[in-house]
This record gives sequence, structure tokens and C-alpha cells, in this order.
Amino acid sequence: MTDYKETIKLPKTSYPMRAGLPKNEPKLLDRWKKENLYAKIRNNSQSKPTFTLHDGPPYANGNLHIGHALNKILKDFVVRSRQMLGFNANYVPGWDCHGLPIEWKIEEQYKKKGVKKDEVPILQFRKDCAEYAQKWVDIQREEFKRLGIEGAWDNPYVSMDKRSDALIVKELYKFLNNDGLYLGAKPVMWSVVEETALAEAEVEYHDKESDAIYLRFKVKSTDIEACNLETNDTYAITWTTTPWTIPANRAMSYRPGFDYRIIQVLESENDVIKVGQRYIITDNLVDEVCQTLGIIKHEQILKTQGNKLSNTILHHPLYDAGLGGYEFDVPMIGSHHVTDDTGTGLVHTAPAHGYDDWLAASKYGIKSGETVNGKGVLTALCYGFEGLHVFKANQPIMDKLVEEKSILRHDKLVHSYPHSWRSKKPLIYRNTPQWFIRVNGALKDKTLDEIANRINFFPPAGKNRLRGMIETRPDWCISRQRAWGVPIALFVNKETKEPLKDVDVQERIIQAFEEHGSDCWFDDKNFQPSYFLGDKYNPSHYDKVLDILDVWFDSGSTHAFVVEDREDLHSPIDVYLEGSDQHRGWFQSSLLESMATRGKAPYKNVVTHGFVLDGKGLKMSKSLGNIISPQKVIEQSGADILRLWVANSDFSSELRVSNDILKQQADIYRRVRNTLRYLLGNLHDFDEKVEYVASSELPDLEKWVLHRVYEIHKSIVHGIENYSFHSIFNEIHTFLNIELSAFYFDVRKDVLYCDSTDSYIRRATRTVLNILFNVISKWISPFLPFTAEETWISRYGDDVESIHLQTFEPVDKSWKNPIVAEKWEKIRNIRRVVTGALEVKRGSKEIGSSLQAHVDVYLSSEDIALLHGTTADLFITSGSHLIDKDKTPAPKDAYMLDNHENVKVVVSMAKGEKCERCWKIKPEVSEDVPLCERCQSVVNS
RNA sequence: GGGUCUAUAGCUCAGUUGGUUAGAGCGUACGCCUGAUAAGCGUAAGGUCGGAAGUUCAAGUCUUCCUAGACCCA
Repeated sequence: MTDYKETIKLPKTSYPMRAGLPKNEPKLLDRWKKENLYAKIRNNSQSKPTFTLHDGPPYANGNLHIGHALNKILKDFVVRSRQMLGFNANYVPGWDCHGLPIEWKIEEQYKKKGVKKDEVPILQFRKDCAEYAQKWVDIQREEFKRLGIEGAWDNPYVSMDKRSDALIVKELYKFLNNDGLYLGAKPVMWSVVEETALAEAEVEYHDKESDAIYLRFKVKSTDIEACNLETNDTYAITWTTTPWTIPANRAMSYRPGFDYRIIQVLESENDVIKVGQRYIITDNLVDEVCQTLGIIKHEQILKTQGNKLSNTILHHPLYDAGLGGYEFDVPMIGSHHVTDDTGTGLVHTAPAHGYDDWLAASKYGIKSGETVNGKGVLTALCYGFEGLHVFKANQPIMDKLVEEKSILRHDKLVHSYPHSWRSKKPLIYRNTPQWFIRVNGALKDKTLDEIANRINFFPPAGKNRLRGMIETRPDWCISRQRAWGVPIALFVNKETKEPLKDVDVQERIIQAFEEHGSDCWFDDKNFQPSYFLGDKYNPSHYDKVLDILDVWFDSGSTHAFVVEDREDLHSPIDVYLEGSDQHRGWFQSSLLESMATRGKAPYKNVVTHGFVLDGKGLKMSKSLGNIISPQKVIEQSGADILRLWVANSDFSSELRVSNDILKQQADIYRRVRNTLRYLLGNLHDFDEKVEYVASSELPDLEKWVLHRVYEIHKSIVHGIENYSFHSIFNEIHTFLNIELSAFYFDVRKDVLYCDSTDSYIRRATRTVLNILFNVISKWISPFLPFTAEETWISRYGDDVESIHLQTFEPVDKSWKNPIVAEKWEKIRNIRRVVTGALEVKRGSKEIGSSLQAHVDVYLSSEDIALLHGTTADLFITSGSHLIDKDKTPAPKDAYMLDNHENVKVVVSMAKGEKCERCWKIKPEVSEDVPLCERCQSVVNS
């Protein structure tokens, strides 16, 4: 028996079934580096329209986690896919280098070495910070590159270089010169440990045990007759968890819209509360407060609206304590920050120690000086308690209040309380001089208008979120009493306290920063104030501001100091793409900065992604042991697997990742890879010049494939334009699986393997396979850049230009063919019935391979017309008859499916013998004639 | 506590303006093939749509409440 295996054209390729990504990806990275791929792409794209994604800078501290990977991979999808669509899509990565976390790392290092931080000169300290930041920039850069992120890695931007310093301070001067900047005194979140104000982003909330006290303030005067101060003592009751702020109390807040009651005590088990005394409490809380305080019986004297309290003056609870200073009036003031869910509906108000307090008090012109200093020590304004530390002041103050019979009850309460993100120590609100950017007013209004009318959000909910945050945000406190950052390089007049606004001075400072970096601001030896001030001003009349800028101002200015400054980037920026936490961070700081200085948003589109959670939807944490690190995934499976996970996830809400989920991605990857491998194998030796069949000449099945390519391509372009990557990959995957592998390839297998080289159908098939290969390789290239390149090289040889220099070719409109699409939809339904019938025979062990069978298919005459020409091949049987069911009814036991009653199938054994070459069973084959007619002629030629 | 959001088969996702027995792919099980072979083909079993109530002739799809989770804020 002759072995005909040699005569059939089996797929042939060196493209391995197993990818070995962890080993091969670095080789491709080397290759790209050697050929200077990024520069080539840029050169190739000079004449193309630009598409700019501006990179939000990660913080230069620590190794990458999965969230970084997600963010950068998504950006890479955007950039690469736009590049494939024919744009010049440049990508300049950047880093945020200033700020407290780095300072802390350096201080920790000092501590370990036994160096006291106060003894380190500031310039040395800043140098250490810069080196630390640079170290992590370098590490993170390598980690990002390994993920296959394409970008200007050799020329990224960093917020700490000299030019950045200069341009950032230049942005600051725009605010100064526009009156957008002012020196305010507001209570800000203050860390007494770090001796600094903290940005909202630097604060985290943890449970803390506090002293919770109910406290009474005696009414001094009022226009409410029910108080009847002649006969009865009347008190307002309040509840607070910060007893140390009582010396700083300057008012009592009520809510104008609430109802309040004045009650008279009839029976009390509280030692302080006496029968006959009257108390003011909000209506909703009277029962609860009475029960808590041991007021057994009371009667209501008056129920009235809150705003009637406006003319009531209280005594400070330490009024009579003989400490001196507490003789001032404590007015009752209306404020909407008062709630009636806890406490008494009356809120102790210390304007120096709460933002709401400050806001409420300032409406009534009530001021408060510095009651606590930067170290957290009570000042002389806290009469009698000067010198106490806030964290140790509660007890002495409470002792005194008890003496004064002001405390009605004392509990311990565990509640959520602000802490520093670094030291984890509790924070306080403290009134301090700070530089602010005026947000309330015109800036807020025009920013809200911009959000509403001129920015697109993906997903759309981002719009609400950003709007809500801008609406309620206070002015932007940009000063930090720290050392590592861009200085707020201002001179303040000692007399007037006004900042100097002189463009020449500003220009000198900008120049100096550009030449020497902002270190020179702190270098009094080489750069005395006169260096900056010039001849016009007397240095002794000015104070140099030594605060540094909030890091959010740095990164909020990248649209200016990076995008506007670099030749390889362009404004307006098409898209900012970050995690949803950046609604409060970079999206907002960039928007405000740009609205104030340019009058328009820095970006046209805002894309947000959710956070990465574990397989159960929980946050990843060391204690749960559910952390998936990108480094480990790369090491075990490869970057393309991680990227595939991103491509298959809907990033608009939270994403889940676990080892099982990654395993699934690896399965999907293998399938995609094998389909590519099959294409490669069957395109072996393909010569387009010889085999090419014009698309108009193709058989209907091939026309159908091209129609599908047309449709999917359109849908991919739509997906790219709408940042909907997971729908893209889903579609590609289903196409490869169901339409190609399980259907088209299977049907055409016989033609590909057994037909002669010059067979028209085989040429048509290979023409289409060639199109499929090119199209699919490009489709996947933004998502699986390594695999796409490997595949491309495998097809076109080691010398080929990178696939990443290619673009999507516009799909041929003539491929669109709805008529053929509809036809094949029907044909595939008929095929499903035949496949079902074959499965029954297979189940009963009558056949194994479908080639052992012959099928009689009973159809309507229209369906027969539909199928003309394509029969046995379609069913992968050795023979088939199409029978008009209206002329020859199908036997009763013919196979049918419930929802396809017009199709009936009878399966029988094919007649004849098995062709030794194509394995079909044909009547012309016999013991003497081993081959069927087709194979005979192929072998002969 | 407030704001924004999420919750559909084991997993990843579809489910158009509310309307027939809720879909796909993967995975699983079983079968076939042994000329894509650590591959390929087929068949099947899996959800009542986080929970409850409501609106409606009709709800995964609208309303309210609840639960769980996420981000941000207090």
C-alpha cells in the first residue's frame, strides 16, 4: 500500500504551538531596541494626523503593582490601536517625583543611619530625594517596558528636572498675576507629627478611640421668652469627640431648618442636671439625649424653629473657671453642616479646628487666632492650657470642665478618624497661613460649564463624578511646609503681607530654576534674595516664602510643562486615561490648572478604568494573600497573557483577576495562537501572484468569509474609537473559534490538503487565508504585540519590517455582502441539522468519522437552490443528495431539529471504498483502484 | 455617614426604547478523529438574572428599600 501522506499538502510551519512567552518576549524587546522601532514608527508617522494620549505620571516609588500594569497596558492599547488606524500616536511616559512619601523614605533611611533629619542641610536632603526618585523611575521604566508598552522611554518626562521646575513655577505666577492666588488662614488638615498640612489625598481614615463628651453652655442672653432666665437656668447642650478644642470654642451652631425644643427637667438621675433647669436640644434627639443623660422626666416648654435661636448668646463653659480670657460671648449661629443623626443638633464650633466650623463662623465674622501651634501645642489663646500638647490636653481640659459642672456625660467612642497616610498618626484641623488658589467663584463656574459641555467621558458616569467633586470642593490649598518639591517662589512684603508681583523678578526666578533647578531657591549662600529681587527692591523688606507646592500642582501642570513644551506632543490632548480615583486627583488638578490659566480643559476625552480586585471582588491585600503581581504573571505566563486579561476585561468598572482567571486567558491565548498557526501552516509556499483569485471571482463561502472580515473590522474600528477593547477581543476570538476554526477551516480542509495546487477552490481558499492572516495579525497587534510580531516574522521572514509599522488597511467595501451573509446564515442552519443527524449515528457507533457517511437531505426547493454546488464538502461527508421534500417526502424516521422543521436528514453508510489519499468513501474506489477520481488526477499531474 | 458605581451560568462577557422557553465564548462532562495531534470536530449539562417589595397585561431591563463589593469624600 502506497503512503499517500507525502502527496497531500499538510500545514507546514515552524511556528511553535507552545509560545514560550516568558523566554521569547525579551528577545522581541531586544529586536525592537536594535532596530530602533519606536523612532522608526515616529519617522513613518510624520505626515499623519496626531492622536495624543498624555500619560498621567505614576509616583516614582516602589515596584509596579497590577494597577500600574492595567493602566499602562490600556494606554498602550489606545496608542497602538490609534497608530494602526493611521494616526501619529505618540506616547511620552512620565513620572511624578516630588512629595511627602519620598521624603518619608529618605527620613527613614536617615533614622536607620542615626542621622537626625534637622541636621541634614535642605539641599542635601533634596538631593537624596531626587536620587531616590530617579532610582525608582529607572526601575519602573524597565518594568513598564517588559509589559510591551511602546513609548519614548529614552526621553520621558519627570516633574523634578530643571526645566520642569522652571515651567511649573511659571504656571504658579500665572495664578499670582491673575489674582488667583492668595494667602489665607484656614484650618487645614494638619499632622502634628510631620508638622505639615496635608492634601486631601494624603489623608486616610482609620478607627480611633476618642473621648466623647456631652457638654452644656449656659445661656447668657436671648430673645426667647421661654428661656426665662429670671427664674431658670437654661443651657444649650452639645456633644463633641474633641474636648481639647473647647478652649478654642467661639460659637455654637444650629441648623436653621431644624425644630428645637426647650425642655424643663422634672426628674433627673444625673448629678449635674437639676430639676427645674431648662435645655435646648433638637426635636428629633430629645428622647435619646434625655435617656443618655439620665433625665428621667421632662416637660416641653417650647418647640421652635432653629432660626429663632439666632439672637441667643451663650457663656463659654469655662467662663467661671477663673482661667481668664473666657469671658467672651459665644453666639449661636446657623449652619447647614449641623446634622441630627448624632449628638444634640447643636454643634460646638471652634473656627480654628474644623473646616465647617471656620466656614460657619466666618459668615458671622467670628475670627479665631492660632490656638494650636505647628507642633500641636496649645497656645496662649487657650487660656489656662497653654503648653499642653493636643494629644495630651483632653484630660486636663475635661477635669476643669467637670469642676465647672459643664460635662454631663463622658464616654469612650471608637470612630473613623483622619490619619496621615504616612505616619498613620491622627490629624487635627489647625488654622494656619496657607497659599490658596481661588476655586470658588469664576473658576469653579467655568470649569463646571466645561465639564458639562465640552469634555467626553468614558464611561459617561465620570462626568457626574467629576462635576460633583468640583461643585463641592473648597479653594485649593497649594502650600506644603515641606522640602521636596517646587518652591512657592514668592516674596512677601513684610509690612503689607502682600506677595510681590513683578514680572522681571519672576522672570529671573524662572531663569534661575531653568539653569540651576529649584534648589537655588534654598541655596542662600549662592543665591541670596537680592539675586532674584534685583535692584528695584530692598531684600530686607521682603520675606522669602519657603513653602513648597502641592504635588498635585506639579502633575496638574503637565499639560503645560510637558505637552506644550515638547515638540513630540500636541495640544489639545485627545485623551487622559487613568483610574477612577483620579477624578479627585489628576483629572481635577489638571482641569482646574488649565481652566485658570488657559480658559479651557487640557483634554477632550477622559477615560477611566476601575480598580483591580481579586477573583471574589475583594481588594488585594497582603493579609488576604490574594495579590497577583505583574512580575509573577510575566515570569510564569508572559506579558501577552496579562495584556490579554486586560483586553478581555470590561475596564469601565472593577476588574477581577486571579490565577484561575489568568488560566482562562492562557486557554484563550492558545486557541488564538493555534488558529494563527493553522493559517501559517496552510499558507506555506503561498504565492500570491500565481494563486490570487479576485474577490469578485471567489466562491460564495469565501465571499462570506470576507463579508465577516468586513463587518468585524468595522466593529473593531468602532471599538477602538469608543475605548471598548473587551468587545473587540471577544469578537475576534469568537470569529476565530466558531466561524473559522470550527466551520470554514474544517469545511475547506479537504480542498487545502488534497486538491491540486492549481485548483480554483484551493487558490480561492488560500487567497482568503492570506487576507485572514494579514488582517488578524494586525487586529491583534495592539493587544498582543509580542505574539503579533512573532507571527508576522514567522510568515515573512526574519528581515521583515515590524508589524507595528503597519496600519490597518481600509477594508474593501466590495467585501460587504449582506445577501451572501443571509444565505450562509441559512446554510449553516441546515448544516446544524446534518451535524445533529451525524452525531446520532456516531452515538450509536455506526459511524466514527463523518466521511464514513452519506446524507440524504430533504429540503424545500428554495433551500436546494441555496445549497447548489456546495454539498458533501459542506457537511464533511463522502456523499450527499439534496432531495425536494415536496416531491419526495422524507421517511418518518428522518432526523430533524425542533426549530428547523423544513430540513430532514437520513444518514446512511457511504457506498464504495475509502480513497487512500483523501479518505473519502467513493464508489469508484476499489481494491484495485486505491484513489478516487479527484486524487487520481492530482497524483498524476 | 455622603457622593459615584458594580452585582446576569464555574469564569469572561452580550442582553437594543420593558414583550415569546435569558444568549455567546471559555471551562467541565461525554463522544469522535488521529493528516492542525500537549491540536482539531461534535453533543450535553450548567443561570430565573445579588435579595425583597412595588409599578405594569408583561421586568434581567422602570421605582423603592436591603445586602455585598469598589473608588472618592467626611
